[in-house]
Amino acid sequence: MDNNSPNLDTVFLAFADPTRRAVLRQLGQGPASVSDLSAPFDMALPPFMKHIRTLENAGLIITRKEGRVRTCEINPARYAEVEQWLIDQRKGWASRYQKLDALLETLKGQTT
Amino acid sequence: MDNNSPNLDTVFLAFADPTRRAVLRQLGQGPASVSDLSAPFDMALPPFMKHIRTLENAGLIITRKEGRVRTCEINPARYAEVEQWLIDQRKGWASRYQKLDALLETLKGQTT
DNA sequence: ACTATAGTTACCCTCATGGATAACAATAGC
DNA sequence: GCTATTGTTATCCATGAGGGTAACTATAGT
Repeated sequence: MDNNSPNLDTVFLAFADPTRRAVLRQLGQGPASVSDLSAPFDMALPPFMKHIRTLENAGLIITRKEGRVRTCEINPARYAEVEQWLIDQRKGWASRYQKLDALLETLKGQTT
Repeated sequence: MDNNSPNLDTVFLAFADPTRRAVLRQLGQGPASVSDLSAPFDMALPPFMKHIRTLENAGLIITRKEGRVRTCEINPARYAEVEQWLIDQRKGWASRYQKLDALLETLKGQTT
């Protein structure tokens, strides 16, 4: 879990876009084709495909083409790595900021 | 915790750079001045300051100037929000990917 | 075979990002 | 008060990211 990992660069960059986050959320409901995924967005297919590629290059989704349809699916393992990175970060200052755990619990409780 | 939040854009973008991640890790050890933080990097101060501003704008750090020294400190609350976003994402597919919890446990066990 | 569908490829444009310099405050130290 | 230290402001530059068109390929469907 190196801090200098280009993996983290690409993953966090992939997260740093509302369209891609929405796609990820949608894929949470199950696999979907590219055009199904693109439907909610007022965006041409080519730029939308770039988002898909970005997510795939980041390892956050897996895609495969069957016939003329490309199906996208979420890749849980990569999420786990990211969460682990955040946990590692938190370890660093956890001892000095004991209040955080309480704060996290508060946030978990909210539906917001 | 809106998916379309510009907060998430800026936070994830802030994470998507190795220099900034290293700064955050260093700040985990405690507050530090800008020049102390910049020391490990082969980079001029002005561009380094931009990283600091990026982190501050993302709400990941808090800075204040005393005399001529600007001291930076980590802001745990923002981390909590990001972790919460990831947890929310995971909720979506948790039921369909029961194996993930096991996977997460595996990763937690590793020191890598 | 023809046509509609689903992606793909190849460009183009604009703006943000990550880096660099040069020159300028502003505060400590002596 | 001079000087070194610590940031800051103002530009500049190259690259990449996010968007768009146009034109093409490839597979279903009939």
